[in-house]
Amino acid sequence: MPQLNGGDDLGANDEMISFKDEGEQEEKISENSSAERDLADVKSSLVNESETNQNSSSDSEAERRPPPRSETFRDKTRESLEEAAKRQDGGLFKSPPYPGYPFIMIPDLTSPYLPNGSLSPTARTYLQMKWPLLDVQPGGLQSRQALKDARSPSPAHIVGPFCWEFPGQFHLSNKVPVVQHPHHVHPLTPLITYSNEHFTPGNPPPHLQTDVDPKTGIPRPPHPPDISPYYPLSPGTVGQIPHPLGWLVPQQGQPVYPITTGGFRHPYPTALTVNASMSSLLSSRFPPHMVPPHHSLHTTGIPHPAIVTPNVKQESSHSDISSLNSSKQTDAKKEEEKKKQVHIKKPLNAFMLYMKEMRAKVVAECTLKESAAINQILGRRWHALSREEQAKYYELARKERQLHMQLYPGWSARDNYAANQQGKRKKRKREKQQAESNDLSAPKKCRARFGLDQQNNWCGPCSL
DNA sequence: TGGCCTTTGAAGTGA
DNA sequence: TCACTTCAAAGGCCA
Repeated sequence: MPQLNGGDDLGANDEMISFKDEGEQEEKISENSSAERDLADVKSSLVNESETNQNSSSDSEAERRPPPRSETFRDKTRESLEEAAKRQDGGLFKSPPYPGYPFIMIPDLTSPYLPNGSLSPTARTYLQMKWPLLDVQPGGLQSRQALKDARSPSPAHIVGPFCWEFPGQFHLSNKVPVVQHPHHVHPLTPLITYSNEHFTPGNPPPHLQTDVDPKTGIPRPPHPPDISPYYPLSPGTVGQIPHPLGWLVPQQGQPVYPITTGGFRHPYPTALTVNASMSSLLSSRFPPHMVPPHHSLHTTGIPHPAIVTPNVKQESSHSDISSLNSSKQTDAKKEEEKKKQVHIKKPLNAFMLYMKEMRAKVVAECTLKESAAINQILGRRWHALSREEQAKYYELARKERQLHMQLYPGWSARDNYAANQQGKRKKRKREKQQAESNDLSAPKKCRARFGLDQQNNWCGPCSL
């Protein structure tokens, strides 16, 4: 876990990985930029690599763990280079090449706006570094620069590692404007912006109220009426990659995630005024599962994305009408239905936040959509991140947990355990894994127990 | 249509 | 305290 100034608890320290020095990364760049493999090869390589990693799990694990800093970087670099050359991926992943990421800038973003509504220079710098497609220029999003940026490839030094895994599928030039499904918006994005600690209440700057169609260049209404206000991101926001820092730039993010005026009575920042309502929310110390279904809408009119009310379950409420007339309806059933109707999700951890932010890039770079493959890539990229980069996400995750705790004081992760039928699924999966592990481990057991000399004592599976 | 896959991390559970 | 399990997101795939 990264230790930030102040020694804040962000997570397990031993979870931080050792990061390669930049010399190695540059080596990898030149090495990988010339590599050309098609998607099928890469997919198979992912599998092979995973197998390789399993075989050398101890090595990779040791590599992940931060070694004593006393170890000379040169030695480690040489070793890492040799190892990378051996590995199938050839060190395809590297940390995003913005070395020395100014994590120290993050606290500045807690108040990223100047009195005139524009971003502070520091926040602007940070946001541009992190989100080159996000127009954080003083002119606002309505400037055409945003479109220009969205249409042109993002600078490699800003965007980070391209998809070296899929160089043949690299279409970043016109695919960076990834259509991010509305639910890519972080569930806690509006949730977190409820905090007055981060933002001053008030409406967003007027220049942020409109969006421009990237194809036509015609300004669009903030939100199409057919888009559910539940996820205030319009599909038309092509090129606007949502990111977990959305809560840091709520006002700026509004044109990025257009909000229907019909759907929301107040824009996000005004939700900060919610402290009154939120205080009642908190003071009531409601058990999360006791929240009535419509309470997924915040009192500001903003639906709370952390509270999931599946349509199916909403439909079940219609059946409640008839069921209410039924004498069979018991209080226990009502409680049970309420629990089903409201599902407060877990706050995202650092890696999940990272995935949310980077997924669109990987999808754009690799033209891959399979999440399993994408997640493998993201997992490796995550390990390639520097401490500072990871620390940023650990800090975000920590803030999310804090806010989640504030919003749902009585909530526990246990509430979601087997809240749906996934419990059965997991159970089946676990049983399957156990069965597999038994098959694999049995030979080891017999071999360890009896040795090679006494194979006649081995059990059946071990003898195979 | 629901479960699986795949990743990491936080948190819960049981011994 | 430790090992293990579950669940967060995501979307294609498959039975």
